[in-house]
Amino acid sequence: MTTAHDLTKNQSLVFSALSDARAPLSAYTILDRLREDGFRAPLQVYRALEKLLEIGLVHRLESINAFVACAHPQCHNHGTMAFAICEDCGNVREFTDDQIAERLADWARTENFRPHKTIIELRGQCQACSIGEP
Amino acid sequence: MTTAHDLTKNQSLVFSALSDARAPLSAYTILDRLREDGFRAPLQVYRALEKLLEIGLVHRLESINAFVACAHPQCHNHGTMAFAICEDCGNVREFTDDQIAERLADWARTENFRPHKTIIELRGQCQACSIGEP
DNA sequence: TCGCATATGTAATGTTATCACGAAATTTTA
DNA sequence: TAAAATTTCGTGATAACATTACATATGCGA
Repeated sequence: MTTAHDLTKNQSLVFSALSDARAPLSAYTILDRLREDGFRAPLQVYRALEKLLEIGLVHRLESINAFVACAHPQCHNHGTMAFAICEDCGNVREFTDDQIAERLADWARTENFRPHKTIIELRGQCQACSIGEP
Repeated sequence: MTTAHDLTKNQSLVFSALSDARAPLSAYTILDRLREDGFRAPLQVYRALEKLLEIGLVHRLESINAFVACAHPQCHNHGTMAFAICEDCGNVREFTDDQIAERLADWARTENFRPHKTIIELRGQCQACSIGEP
């Protein structure tokens, strides 16, 4: 018997690196941060990420080739998530919107498109970074 | 006096390559297809793409690092576009949904986030490719 | 024609991601 | 528990995507 998801050592290390970060990390940045933990090659990171993405503990931000720990790791929601990415400070806000998800699902149904994954990303400037820039 | 946008030679070549393709092309695929037109280096493609994206004649599909000619080049809509990308045949459907755009704008307003660009991409299987796979 | 902005050519380099192969660890099954 | 199957891991090489730096050319207004 185990908990919902037993992470291996590498998976735990990668997840911790992402949880500790205040902004998304690229795979190679993760690699650099885990060198002293014995990481030597990109594949060690990518393999761990693959699993973490599958579990839902981590999200990939497609528009910046980077990864973040899920903001709601308890209820690892495999539904449609949206991300607001600040291009100044790198901060990311994760949110959901059922109406948007439904509307996309409606479109897909009507067009007989079977979505496997939905990507919604807002690139812009967060509140903190827009202060003083009217 | 000129038309709305005079494209340079390189820009025209890149745009033609994308218009002729039945699926999105990567920058390096474009490069390969334009070798006999004198293209030698990635930057020639990337520079042309940069301009075409700015004008709105081309879209970048963030989740697959590829580019498509805009489906509505007349009214080059700089608003929020959505793309449904078939992972089997590569075909892409471009569409808009005002309600989704509004809802995202509402979220941004509420959170004081200033979006510069919005990415919506559905990855999945198109109707044609799902026939015979119940 | 001069000066400036834009466009181009090219090499080198930086960044992101995967392949191929074998070894080690873990789980399953008998 | 031992053998078999599965999953994970280590490592080097390579592929795929994108930018920097610098030199040259081209068009256009003063």
